[in-house]
Amino acid sequence: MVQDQSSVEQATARPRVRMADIARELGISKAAVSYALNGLPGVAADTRQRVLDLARERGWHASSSARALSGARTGVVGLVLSRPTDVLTAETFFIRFLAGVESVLNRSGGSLLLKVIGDHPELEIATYERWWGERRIDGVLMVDERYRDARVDAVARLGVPAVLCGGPVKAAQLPCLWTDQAADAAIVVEHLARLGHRRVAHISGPLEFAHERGRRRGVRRAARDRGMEVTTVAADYTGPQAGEETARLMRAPEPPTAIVYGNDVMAVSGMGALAEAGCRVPEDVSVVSWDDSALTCVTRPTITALWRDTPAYGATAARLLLDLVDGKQPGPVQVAASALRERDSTAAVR
Amino acid sequence: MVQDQSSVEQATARPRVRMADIARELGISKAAVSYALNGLPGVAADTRQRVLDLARERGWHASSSARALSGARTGVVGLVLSRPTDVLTAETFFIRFLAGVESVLNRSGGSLLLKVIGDHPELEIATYERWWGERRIDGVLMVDERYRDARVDAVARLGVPAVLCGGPVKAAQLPCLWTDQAADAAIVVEHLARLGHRRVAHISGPLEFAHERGRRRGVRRAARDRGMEVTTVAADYTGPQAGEETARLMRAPEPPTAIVYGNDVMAVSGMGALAEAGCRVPEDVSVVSWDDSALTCVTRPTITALWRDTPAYGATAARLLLDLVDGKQPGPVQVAASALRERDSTAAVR
DNA sequence: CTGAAAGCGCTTACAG
DNA sequence: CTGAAAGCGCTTACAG
Repeated sequence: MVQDQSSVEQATARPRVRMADIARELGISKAAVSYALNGLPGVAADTRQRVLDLARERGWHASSSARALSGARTGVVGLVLSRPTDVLTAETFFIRFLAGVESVLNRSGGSLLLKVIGDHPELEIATYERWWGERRIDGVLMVDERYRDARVDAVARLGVPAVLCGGPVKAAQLPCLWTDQAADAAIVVEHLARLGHRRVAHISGPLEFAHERGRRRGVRRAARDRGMEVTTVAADYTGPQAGEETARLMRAPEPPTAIVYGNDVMAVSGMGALAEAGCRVPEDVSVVSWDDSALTCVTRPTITALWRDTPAYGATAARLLLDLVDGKQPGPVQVAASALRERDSTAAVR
Repeated sequence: MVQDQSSVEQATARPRVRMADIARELGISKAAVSYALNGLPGVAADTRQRVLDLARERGWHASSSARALSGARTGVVGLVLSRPTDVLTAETFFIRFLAGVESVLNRSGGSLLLKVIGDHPELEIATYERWWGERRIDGVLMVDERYRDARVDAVARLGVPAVLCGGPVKAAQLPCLWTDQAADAAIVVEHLARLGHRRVAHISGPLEFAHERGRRRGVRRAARDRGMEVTTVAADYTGPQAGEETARLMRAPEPPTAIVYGNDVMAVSGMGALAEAGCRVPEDVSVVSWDDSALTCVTRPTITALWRDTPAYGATAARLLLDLVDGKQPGPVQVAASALRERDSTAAVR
């Protein structure tokens, strides 16, 4: 009985069709078939068409390994995410970034090789080494730039094409996508300054990330320039820590009248902590999230947030990498400016 | 100057080491090297050790394409996500599922080939066909089982090893992971019944998904069994729709005293809509989320939610697929029961 | 236990 | 424009 079912299944699985089969059936050489299928010169137009038609009819697909073995591209781009699962979950950044990367790869017929490792950045370099050593990929996309990021030297040493989502890194001509964190910080701080806030706090993400350092520096400078007091603390992107830090801030003798959170989950959690501390948002404290997402529109009050086109960011990164793999030398690209979405969580100080 | 930098980089990129190099250097045959490196019998223990040592020293990596071309596994598992980006963003399910899949693949040395396509399920089958046709993958993991899912026949026709996260599907011996949605529904409804609720509503996800149908059926039956009134509506997993449906429900002559939401983002959004409608949670309306996540602990009130071990779910799926690829015939696996995390959003009806 | 050899399915100079 | 042939880097029977 079980046998019956399985034989039905196997009967329908067609045998693999190779270029040689098509060549034989058409009475031409394998080379001609290869040229025709790859759109190269070297075949008569009508021959090419007959090849294409038959290949389609037979359901031919190029063997990716045979192709790669003869020196062609693999058409695969590698991406390693090395953050704890709870942070990956909290950060909607990644899935939006992924969607952008994929939109470009889908158009070019490429695919993404993904590895999610825990909080082990050192395994990231090992993964690049293996993937590149096994020639599984054409290049890698690197996210989450770290302070003194070891990956910069590693990809140069390995010779694997790479794009850094971050930077620019001096003394390394690594194609990169950099965001002007100081400008973003100024947008946020200016918004609060206009509302009359003089004491603000910034609960950032971990300072091991280069962009968090840049943001903290930017917030401090922008606040100082406007004569505001600023407190900065770092949290781990998750709700619980953000809640604790918020409670601690509000216990100070002179608590802030506005708090900027490094991402959306921390902002939501912070609002919860504020409610528990008896502070109303925005009447007593204004709240800003450095990340905009589905979340920031869904809470009450809705949350003022810094919006970036993250899918476009991912798409640009993928495009840079494909160019690099194609032998072009893409320079650093500056990411489009962010925009503040003003919602109900920020108001004039009383 | 630019040349200087690039020559430095290129000088450090080592040439590729092949098995033949190792064989030559050690004065043995390529076959012996292959046996040694693959842990097969056919080489003396000391020869094997010398091969392993030299391979490590030289930084040898097997060419994945050469290996695959000679008939071996690719070590790659395929996964296609075909949902709109805003839904992927809203659903933390995917990233937790991914983390579980990866934990197994990392242990087996495998990798994940990922494709994120928009809301185009038909492209999913085309992707399987191409991946399998190109022999890029050993098999696929299928999520988001649909009503009369076309993929079930497609993978059988293609002959690609596949595991369905859903099912079981009668008349197809497809390895699957199935969840007892009726049991989960009973847990949720029983909790509300105990609190004295007699009129409940269920805002589910889209009914094209088999699990959403199962949940709706389960909720209806469990409610009827307990003599409760139940209203069910379907939304699209995103915040805005959930908010609208919530508002509509509360405008009814006899509004529900408890609402069950299909995921966490809808639950949060629903709470916002309830607040705007002047309903207090949990005093006037209790709220339950069918998904537990970082979000449900971070709102005020925190949200009672159905917890499942999603990473374990992903891990089991990956393990089933690896077994299938290995020639075993894994049967259907029933997923461990869910657990209700009781928080502040549910209370006794007044 | 070891070696010589064929084969996987492509690509790509090289002759014609 | 076309064909015969070598090569990519492995695996795996098959002799010894």
